[in-house]
Amino acid sequence: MPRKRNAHRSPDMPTLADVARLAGVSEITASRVVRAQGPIADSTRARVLTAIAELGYIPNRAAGTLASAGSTLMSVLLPSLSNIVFPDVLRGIHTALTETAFQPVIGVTDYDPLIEERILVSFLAWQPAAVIVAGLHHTPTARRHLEHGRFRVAELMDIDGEPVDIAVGMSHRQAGYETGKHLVQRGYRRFGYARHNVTTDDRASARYEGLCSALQEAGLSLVAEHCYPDASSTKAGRDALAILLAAHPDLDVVVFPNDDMAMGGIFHCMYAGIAVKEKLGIFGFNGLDIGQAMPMPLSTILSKRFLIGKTAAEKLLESRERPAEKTIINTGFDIIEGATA
Amino acid sequence: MPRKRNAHRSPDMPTLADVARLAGVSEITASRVVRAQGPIADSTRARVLTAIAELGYIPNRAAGTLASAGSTLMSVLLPSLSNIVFPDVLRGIHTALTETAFQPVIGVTDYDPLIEERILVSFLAWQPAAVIVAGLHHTPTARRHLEHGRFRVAELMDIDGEPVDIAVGMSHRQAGYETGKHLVQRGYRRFGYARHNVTTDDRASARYEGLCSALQEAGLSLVAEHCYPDASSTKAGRDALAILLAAHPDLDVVVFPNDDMAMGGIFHCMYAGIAVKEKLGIFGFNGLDIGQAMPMPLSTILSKRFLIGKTAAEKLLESRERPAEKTIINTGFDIIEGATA
DNA sequence: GCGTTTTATGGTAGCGCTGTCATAAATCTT
DNA sequence: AAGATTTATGACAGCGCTACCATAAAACGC
Repeated sequence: MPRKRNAHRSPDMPTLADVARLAGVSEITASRVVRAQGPIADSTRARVLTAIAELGYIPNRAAGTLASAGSTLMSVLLPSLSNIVFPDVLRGIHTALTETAFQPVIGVTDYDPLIEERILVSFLAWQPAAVIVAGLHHTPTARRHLEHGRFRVAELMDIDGEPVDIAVGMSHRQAGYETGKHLVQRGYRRFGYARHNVTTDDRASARYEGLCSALQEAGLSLVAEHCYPDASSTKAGRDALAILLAAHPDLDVVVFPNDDMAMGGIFHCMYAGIAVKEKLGIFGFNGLDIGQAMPMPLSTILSKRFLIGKTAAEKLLESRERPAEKTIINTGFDIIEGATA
Repeated sequence: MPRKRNAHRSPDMPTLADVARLAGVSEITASRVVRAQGPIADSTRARVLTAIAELGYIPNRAAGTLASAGSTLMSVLLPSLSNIVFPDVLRGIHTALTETAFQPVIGVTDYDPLIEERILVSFLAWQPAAVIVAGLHHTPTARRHLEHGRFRVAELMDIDGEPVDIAVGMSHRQAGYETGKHLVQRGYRRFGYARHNVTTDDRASARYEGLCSALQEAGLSLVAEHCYPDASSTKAGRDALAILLAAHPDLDVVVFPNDDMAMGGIFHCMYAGIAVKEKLGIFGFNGLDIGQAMPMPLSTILSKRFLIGKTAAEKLLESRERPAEKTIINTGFDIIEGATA
């Protein structure tokens, strides 16, 4: 016995067939109107549109995806949402997708490639039109999926490496290097570095390496570094600087992996009565608004997060097919001189 | 002539039928193994699992959704991503969904109910298992969709009103009221208020009203207010306070709609050499980490954003059916005395 | 040892939509 | 005016999966 139609679902959910019947056309014609595809007579279109409005028809994307083997979803895999950096990227993506039919599905990997792999696989179950991930480093399985899938791929933030399809970002190694060069040029000699516990943040590591190589070129090296045993935060920066200075009171500049921690460093200086810049330089990374709104704007590097997200999403929408050549887009960075180093 | 199987899709994408064939079972049995549903002999499960691994099978969720009239997607509609507040909520949601089969799809409404409605409709096309929106205020159409849909609904942040299904949040009116009472009690009399341009941020408006009514009860009223003609930011707070004080140098406390702007207020005081708290009290809202990491921690109200998101998602997962009674969960708030008011 | 329940598996018919091909009518050629 | 092209529409199968039965075998009760 055939299953009763609509037995296990909402009885009053209109389908394309209902729309077609009401408009007196075939399903496929109604479908064409919905998708604005193919040649449709104006009068027909109007009738179908009226029927849609009358019934309150909402297309079923699951059915559409199944029938056409392509969804309007864009999978976005970000390492974290705790810091405003990745929401900024997401905002850029969202801006590019507004007015398109695409919708972002987001996942958070906690900087863990294995979690990234797991979420990626569960996202692929939706036949996404595109996948956005952070960084160029993935598990072999994840990389295989990204390479062999029938969808576009953008790898964000970092461009130091070989992308699967598109990479949009900046060279973090170079940013670290420029930081070192800039600070040496400004007369700083005794460098400290305050890191945090995320060992898998490849970008922070690349900046660190870049900084070290700039120091080396100048015949210098890090005098001290401290690893705060917890996630990055303003408090982490504040405490880390206190510990660094307790052991090495003679540092003349401390570089932080990001602005949040650098702000904490400044707060420590305010608390301890240390003259920022004259007595101790403070340098961050990201160029967050709040750092620039301080009475003495934070010296830092502006990363173009919104632009990265927006550019990536726009690039992905250009063509459904993956082109033969890989694309690398360098959004660059700006040194913000600021007043703290 | 029947269409060639897999004609318009990736040829090597294994389906459940392939898995079933390889494992020597029927499709439906393989399906049960994938969904861990129904009684399955251990030996059969093992054979199917082996086949899945061998083929690298990834289930097609579009097909599953279509066949079962229920997806594993959770639609999340947030007003903004520019401020860390909503990413915090999202983080809570994400935490609750980890280890479940559910995935969040996010949309950003820019505090515009019409955009909310538009995105909501496009999300409903995916037959989401649940919808999360911010606030209790929606367009009539959106409200109708939320009420009549076959999915759970959580309205976040605010509990001053009648929810569709579940509301999780706090009373912003009361938070504003308590702010006023607290500050009056501490001896402040000449109140200023610095708002920003988002007129549709109902929560900020509710806090404003609560504050005013507390002042009224004490026989006071706002001496001055300034509306910064742009979105909320630290710079907005800094500039707004400068303008307020230029016109009303005799204010003894200024309340800000959020911590970001309040931080800006403090930065202005630092710049202008105004003794915070003694000369001018500063009060925010949200209880962001950065405000608490300052040498003088910001006086503010802690909103429990992560908890709101997490609680809502957990509650939504409890049952697929919408219960008869509506649920309102008050996550409350804490006054952080701080050192700035 | 004979019904009764439980456990394990399968057959089949869609879910709602769109790709493919076919066809009819309108428009354009020459 | 006959053919060639373009425009507008439809028939139909099938995308990959799961709900709904049905059935067979095993376990249980007394």
